[in-house]
Amino acid sequence: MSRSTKKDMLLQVAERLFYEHGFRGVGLKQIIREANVATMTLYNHFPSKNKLVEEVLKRREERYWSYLDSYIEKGSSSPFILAVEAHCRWLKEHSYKGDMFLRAIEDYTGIDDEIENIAREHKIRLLHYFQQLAQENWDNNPLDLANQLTLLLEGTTSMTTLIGADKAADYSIAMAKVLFQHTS
Amino acid sequence: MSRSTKKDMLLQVAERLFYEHGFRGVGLKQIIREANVATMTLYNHFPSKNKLVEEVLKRREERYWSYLDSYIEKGSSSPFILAVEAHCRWLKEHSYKGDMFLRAIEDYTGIDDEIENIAREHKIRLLHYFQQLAQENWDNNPLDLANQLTLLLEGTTSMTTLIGADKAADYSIAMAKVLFQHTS
DNA sequence: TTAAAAATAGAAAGGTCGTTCTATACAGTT
DNA sequence: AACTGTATAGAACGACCTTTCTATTTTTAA
Repeated sequence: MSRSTKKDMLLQVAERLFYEHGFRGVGLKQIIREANVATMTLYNHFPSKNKLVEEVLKRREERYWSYLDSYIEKGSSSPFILAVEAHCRWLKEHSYKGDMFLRAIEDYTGIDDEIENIAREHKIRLLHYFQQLAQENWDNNPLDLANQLTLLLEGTTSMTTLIGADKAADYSIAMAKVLFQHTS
Repeated sequence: MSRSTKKDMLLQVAERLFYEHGFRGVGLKQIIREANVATMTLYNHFPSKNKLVEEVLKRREERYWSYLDSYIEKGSSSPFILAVEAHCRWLKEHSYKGDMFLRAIEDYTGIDDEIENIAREHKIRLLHYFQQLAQENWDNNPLDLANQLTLLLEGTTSMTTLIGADKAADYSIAMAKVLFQHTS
């Protein structure tokens, strides 16, 4: 197996385990074992566990981002409804137990600034993206609308833990239609 | 200091630290030090760390519950708006970094069934409470309304981590008014 | 006042953690 | 064929974790 596929395997396994059991709940030993890799191979690619966490977050952000972006671009209905639909589909496919970035903020605030910043900046970028979306659709209060959309999406993610992604998606979309149907 | 106040002190300190740094992020050593208590005093009251976590959750649930309950009872506007207002005030006073019960579910699913159940049952009780609230107000779809309210509240809690409790509360209440103003 | 109960500080046990080290094996390139 | 870079397994390290133990002191109550 080549160098790059081993790094990929490590990132992939780490992301799954971190998401499933939390950053602190997973030891490097487990990651190494499940990725079929030696200890020094991990340390050859990542100087520390925290740097591994950083790269996992960056990779996950990229994936979420392109997912959301492409879904909204090719859709035809209101971009806010599309954003909610895209987020719900993401939840069904990749999340079922809370949000990894929020979790990173909670876990690493006061512990590791770099990780905290990566997670916070992801959320800020999302907010800005929604704000721009609102502006392009001639809404006169883009900041408020973006925050409300974010609140809805965060609520949907949390509800996934409680009632599952399918039901959470149904409620979320229903609420979005009430809240955002006045936008184009 | 009497026996019972020591136990109270332990629970109070543990709740604060667990909430601030997560269950796994806090060691018994820190709890013992900040509660000004000896190791064996803790183990005299709680047979293990996990049992301490359980009692912390039960105590927090009781407090949240009576907070919400009394706020809704004495209010005069729509009970759903009141529920959102009560939850927002709770967030301002006691939470600023996610929800302890959701966190417990994430952390202890597959690890400690008792803790997971306590946290899940709290959420279920809340849902039932909202459902009953909807029924009493002659709503024809109490389950849906309860779930949507819960989604809104969970979203508000998450947003607190991102933009603070005050702004999250503003958006939450604004959304609640759009969503639930049709109820009595 | 005296005996039982509870709290104390601190060490120790036994485990896991992240990280480093060692010594060996295997790949590709020249 | 020899060199270079990388992967390997696994031991070792020091730190920290939860839990237990010990031996001493303080509190409580008859």
